[in-house]
Amino acid sequence: MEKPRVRFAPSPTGYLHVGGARTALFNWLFARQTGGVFILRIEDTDVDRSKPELVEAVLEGMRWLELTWDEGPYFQSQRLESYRALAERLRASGHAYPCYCTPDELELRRKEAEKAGKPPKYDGRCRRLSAAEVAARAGQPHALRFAVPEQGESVFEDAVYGRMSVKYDEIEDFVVLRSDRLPTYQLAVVADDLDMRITHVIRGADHLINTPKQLLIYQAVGATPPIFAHVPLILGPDRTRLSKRHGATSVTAYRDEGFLPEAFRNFLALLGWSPGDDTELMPTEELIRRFSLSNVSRTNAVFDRDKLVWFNSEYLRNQPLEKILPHVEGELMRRGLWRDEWAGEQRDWFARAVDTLRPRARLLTDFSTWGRAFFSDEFEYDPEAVKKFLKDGKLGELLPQVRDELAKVEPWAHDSIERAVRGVAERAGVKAALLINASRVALTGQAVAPPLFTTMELLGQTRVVSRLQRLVNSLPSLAMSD
RNA sequence: GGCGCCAUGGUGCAACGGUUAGCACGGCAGUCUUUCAAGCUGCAAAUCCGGGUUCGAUUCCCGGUGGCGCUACCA
Repeated sequence: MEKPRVRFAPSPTGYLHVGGARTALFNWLFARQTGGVFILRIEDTDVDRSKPELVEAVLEGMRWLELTWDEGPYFQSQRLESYRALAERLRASGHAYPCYCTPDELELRRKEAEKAGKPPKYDGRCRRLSAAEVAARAGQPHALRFAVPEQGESVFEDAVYGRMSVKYDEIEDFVVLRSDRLPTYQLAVVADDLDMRITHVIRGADHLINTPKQLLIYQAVGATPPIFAHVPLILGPDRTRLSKRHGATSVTAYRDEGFLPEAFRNFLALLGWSPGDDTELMPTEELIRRFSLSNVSRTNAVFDRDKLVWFNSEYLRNQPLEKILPHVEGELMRRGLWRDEWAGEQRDWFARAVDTLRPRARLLTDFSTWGRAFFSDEFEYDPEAVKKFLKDGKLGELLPQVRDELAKVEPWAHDSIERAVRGVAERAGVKAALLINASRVALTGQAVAPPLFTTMELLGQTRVVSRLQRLVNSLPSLAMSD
């Protein structure tokens, strides 16, 4: 059997959004599973809305998601001859005819039809033009319309939706070539899919209704159409199609918010597809192995950010440490917290720090915000933490004791540190938690952090002592600012 | 409006004629504990409505309702 050839064909009218990314992912999974070819094609024939700089934005999203393509990107804007050739073929064979109606006229007629309660379908007036009339108008600007059969229906088998049928009289004579000689989507996709020998068209269900039109073109030129597989749409929480109104929809925004590409792929894959059982956490290799068109759902799916966050935290804490280290490094670099020695002689320390932090992290950004004190000496005391753990008046005299005891600890290791802190508490007759909680604020500025003695061991004696000193110094002003 | 598609807890998915309707996220409670997560235990929560077909319907058929999509010289 011939290797499958699939494509993802975004139009650069915006960034790579979640819906497009999911479509790209399905195509990619299918290609990788079958050993097929994944092609990237940019549909930029709409000169008004397509922006060259947005092509780069789309590619950036693809790269972040690690959806590597095997061919392309091809640009429709560079393939105009092919579309015109196909259009000419349709005209020569009588499958398409020139239409001299102007967009303004059409717009007007549509409005009138609507007002009269009639379907706003093209009335086919130019289709009835005689050969003489057409000859007389030669040279006048015109579009080319496809002559849709008046009788019968289009029937096709969708790999997801099953048998589909649409009556031809529901389909108007659609434009294939605009009067500016640029192709419409319907013509361009067919020409491209034919030229690129696409075997499976996996795309959003919003194209389900376009399929009969495209099938008509395949039939007109006597070509075998690809297999169509339409995938359900992704909706926002309000159940309308996911769009900018719902907040972040470009995939790069999710990157910036601290999501891991692999977690994002896993989450995305489960939007409209399931392996057929209850498995949810599937690394990409497993996704590739288990993906199947027949298990794609026909129901639109609502994008659930909480679930995405859950996937991310799962990946953050359960993936092999080496796999997430580069991501944390990237995050720290973006925030200006990165230090080169962490890639060199202090690599082990860096790995330990990340490993200590990650059980509580949900997003990569947590490492530079909530976990900042692990990577920088400059951090603030979270007011909430101050309020929660620094209220006790005894701290003013106990914290210096903790500082002094810790300064004497030898060797500097988890257990000896713990003995020192608990010792102070015992002698003072207070709960160890009082000192532990206060020290946590001193060391991290946070009310929530990894286990204290592990944190201390990691930060090192010098830093721990000086941070305790720093808190002792600011205790009076912190108490006042309440 | 017309046409098409869809319909299982709040959300994502299972169950593809026979289960006490399952799993996960989220929620709630308990447990653990050095804060907070995680983990563990438990709880609440669903087959849109009405007709058929069948010994038996979440599942098949029809109707209704609802949602979404399409209805461009956009893609």
